[in-house]
Amino acid sequence: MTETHSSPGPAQFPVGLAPKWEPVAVEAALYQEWVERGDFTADASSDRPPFSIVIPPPNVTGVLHMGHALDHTLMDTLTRRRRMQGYEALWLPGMDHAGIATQTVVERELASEGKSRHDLGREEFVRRVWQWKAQSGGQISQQMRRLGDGVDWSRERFTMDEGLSRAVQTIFKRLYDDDLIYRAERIINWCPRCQTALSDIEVEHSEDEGELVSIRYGEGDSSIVVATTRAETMLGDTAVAVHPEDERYRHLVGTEVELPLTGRRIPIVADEHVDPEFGTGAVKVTPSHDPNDFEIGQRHGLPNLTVLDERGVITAAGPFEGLDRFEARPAIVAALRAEGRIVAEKRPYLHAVGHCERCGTVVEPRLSKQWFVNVGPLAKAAGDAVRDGRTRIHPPEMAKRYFSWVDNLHDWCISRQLWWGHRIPVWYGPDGEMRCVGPGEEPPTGEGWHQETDVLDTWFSSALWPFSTLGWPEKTPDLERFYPTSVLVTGYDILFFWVARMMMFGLYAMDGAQPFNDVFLHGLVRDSTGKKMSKSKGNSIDPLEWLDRYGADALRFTLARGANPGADEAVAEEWAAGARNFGTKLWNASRFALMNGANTSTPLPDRAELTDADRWILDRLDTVVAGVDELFERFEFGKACDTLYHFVWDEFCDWYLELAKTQLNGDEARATATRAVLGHTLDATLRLLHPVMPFITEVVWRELTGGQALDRAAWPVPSGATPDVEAERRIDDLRKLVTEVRRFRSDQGLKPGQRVDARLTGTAVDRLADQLVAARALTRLDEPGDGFAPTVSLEVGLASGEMTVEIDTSGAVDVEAERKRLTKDLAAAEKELAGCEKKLGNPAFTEKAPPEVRAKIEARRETAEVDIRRLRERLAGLPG
RNA sequence: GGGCGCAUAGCUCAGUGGGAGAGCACUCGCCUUACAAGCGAGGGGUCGUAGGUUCGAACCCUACUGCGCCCA
Repeated sequence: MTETHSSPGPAQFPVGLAPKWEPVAVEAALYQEWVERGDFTADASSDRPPFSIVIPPPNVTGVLHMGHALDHTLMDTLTRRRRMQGYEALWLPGMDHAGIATQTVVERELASEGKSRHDLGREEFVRRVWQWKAQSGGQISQQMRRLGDGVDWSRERFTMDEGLSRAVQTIFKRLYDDDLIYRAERIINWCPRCQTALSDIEVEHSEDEGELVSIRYGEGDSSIVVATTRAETMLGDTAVAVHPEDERYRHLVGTEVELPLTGRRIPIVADEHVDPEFGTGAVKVTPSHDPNDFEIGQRHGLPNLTVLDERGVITAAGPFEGLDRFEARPAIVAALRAEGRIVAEKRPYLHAVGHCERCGTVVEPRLSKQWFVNVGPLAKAAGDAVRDGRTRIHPPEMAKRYFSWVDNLHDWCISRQLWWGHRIPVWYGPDGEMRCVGPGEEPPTGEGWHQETDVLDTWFSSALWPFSTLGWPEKTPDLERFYPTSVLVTGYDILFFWVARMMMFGLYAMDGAQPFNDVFLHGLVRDSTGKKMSKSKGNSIDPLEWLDRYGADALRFTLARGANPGADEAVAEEWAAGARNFGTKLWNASRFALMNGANTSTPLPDRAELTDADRWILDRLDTVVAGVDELFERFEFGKACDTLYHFVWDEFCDWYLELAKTQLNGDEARATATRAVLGHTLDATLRLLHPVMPFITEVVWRELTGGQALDRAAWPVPSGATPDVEAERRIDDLRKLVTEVRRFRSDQGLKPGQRVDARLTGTAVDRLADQLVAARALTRLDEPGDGFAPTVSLEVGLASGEMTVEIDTSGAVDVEAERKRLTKDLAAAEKELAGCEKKLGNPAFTEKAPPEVRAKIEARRETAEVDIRRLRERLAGLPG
């Protein structure tokens, strides 16, 4: 496939790269090649150290969004790096069955045919869902290929597949037998649209506008006023409650009042839970439709009266029967008003309202029989694993959220009134028996036995993911080898939904072995102004569009470069274009290097035979290799990418390649050495960039090395050479000299391409003798010819000494521009000097500051003094 | 109400005790033989406010203001 980018035929040096890098033309085929060669397939029997990541399973209904793209880029980067480091690296892909979402999709499809799931029946409906999955589900797995995800497709799993279903049944049975799963009648969160129970964390609270209505119950002296935001539930009231210490109502406690509109008489009870400060200090008690009221009801032995059905429709007999809860509310208030019972109304009234996380419908607290996980011991273990440091959470501030959640956890409602999902393996007998059936066991047969109709929360099966995907409950080689997984990478927004639950179940199922050693929680991807992306705001960016326009490497680099631990990241199209430009830069630099014979087959010459520029770039490379490695190790993706970006662009391209040009024009030995340094530096750089930008680096690397698989090549390590600080200083001087001359030329209005004669003098000339050819080339200054007549001059202070550059501009001299420049530089130098002198003149500073700081300030003072003297002389010497 | 976090250039963000940085945007000059998706040069910030600690604070402490998130 590199053929498409290679010009055929033998050449003395490879000259293979096309003039332009066109990612979309190459990516798919290259990815296919990696997969077919088995580069991503882990071998459980190898003797390499294991490294494993399980993917946060995307929904089977899902398509790739920016959050996935970020998450996957980071996981792929970690995995590819470990693979290069010689680990047996497994990144295991898969999807979850997304109970509510998937059922909704298929029901919608049925609705368009005029049918409901009940028309089909359970078995046929489930068959239909599988059919839907085969045809339209899992689009994301194709999109992951476009991103370049190096996952082991041979191990792809789905939460509803046979093995994982067996894992679900196994752990359910085990938890049931350990009394960690139970069935009970409780107030749960009910979504009237999805028609199912939800767990506490599937409810999103928001401050919504509602109304606060004060209603008078009873008559005369014995009447009492209650305030409520849910007037419609008054039909189900079975008491009024006040605080026991509340003097206002003490005389009423124990009496009864008549509940308006119903004629029922209900007691007034005293309960500590009531807040005397809220409203009138008296609250209506509706045990069937409010969790707090339910508890008050339990304490006082009140009856539970259900007045709303599963659709949120009034069931209480009477004029309101059949009204939806939101229609019933004004109707009931109107009826009460007609009776003169409305004492006060506050509208709008802001209060917290729970919404279904999936569909946004207002959640209805509902009394019903559900299945729960008794989380006590599980949550304790999950907290301890992090407290003990067996699992490390990054960034560490997130651990506080984790603890506050697992340490204050309510039992988890796991039953869902859906058809798509793992059906609860419990059978009910004719005489009220209940039997939990484990895998391989025969369910009870006979008259009156039937299976529970509810299925389990999707997160229940997701919580098993790190071990169910590896074959649990069987003791498979994969499980032996890859559990605990090395690191879990996901957004902090699903810390509770998923991470904490995996901890609970992993520790339980695996005899106390944690599911992962590290948890890396990244931020959320936001739009260019930092707002959360959402469909309703219309500010979502489709990563597939960026893949089309800029290629996978650019998308990945954009997201990885913006990933700073603990922070969300904003992205915009310009960012992606910048990343694409970086790829282009790397491509062009590589093309130049290859055209000039860069190679990795020539060994690097001894350092003594290298130039300052060679030693400088190699030393810088060593620093970058060590730095980038360390940054990746600490999940500092953004900084690692930034380091590479600046090394490639600002050092390798802007300076080394330019210096290499003069070296390549030198004698054959110099040219050969330069080709080796170019090749070596490029080689290591490509390896470092490969985990983040796998495609372009692979293509270039093959041209450079003739190798076949950068994804299996070794991760670079520092050479161990002692850095040549003198060479670095001279190169720094060279860079400063060149920049100063360019600045001067720019000020003087000399065109960049215009060659002028110049004479170099000063103490630095001899010390930088080896750099002067390059310096002249980079500044387009020629050796002075006959009749050289300098018209302007420039003095540059360098670490190696001073350099005076006298230039023949052939007449035109812009004195004012130079005066302006010198004045500005002088002001800066004077400010610097003043700052240094202030410090050094302060006895407290000279006594207390560390010697190295003092020495540094003294050196700065000296530099400033020299600069000031030089600048003043120059200014004085200007004509006019 | 409890907890966590953030406030640095026009925008998005690094920087966590000792010379204010990057990317993008902006200005000027360039088709300079790898690259105009580029090259060269440049402008731009009382580091949210007020105190405190320190020889020295963008950085540490306190309060305040504003914003965001999580939980109740």
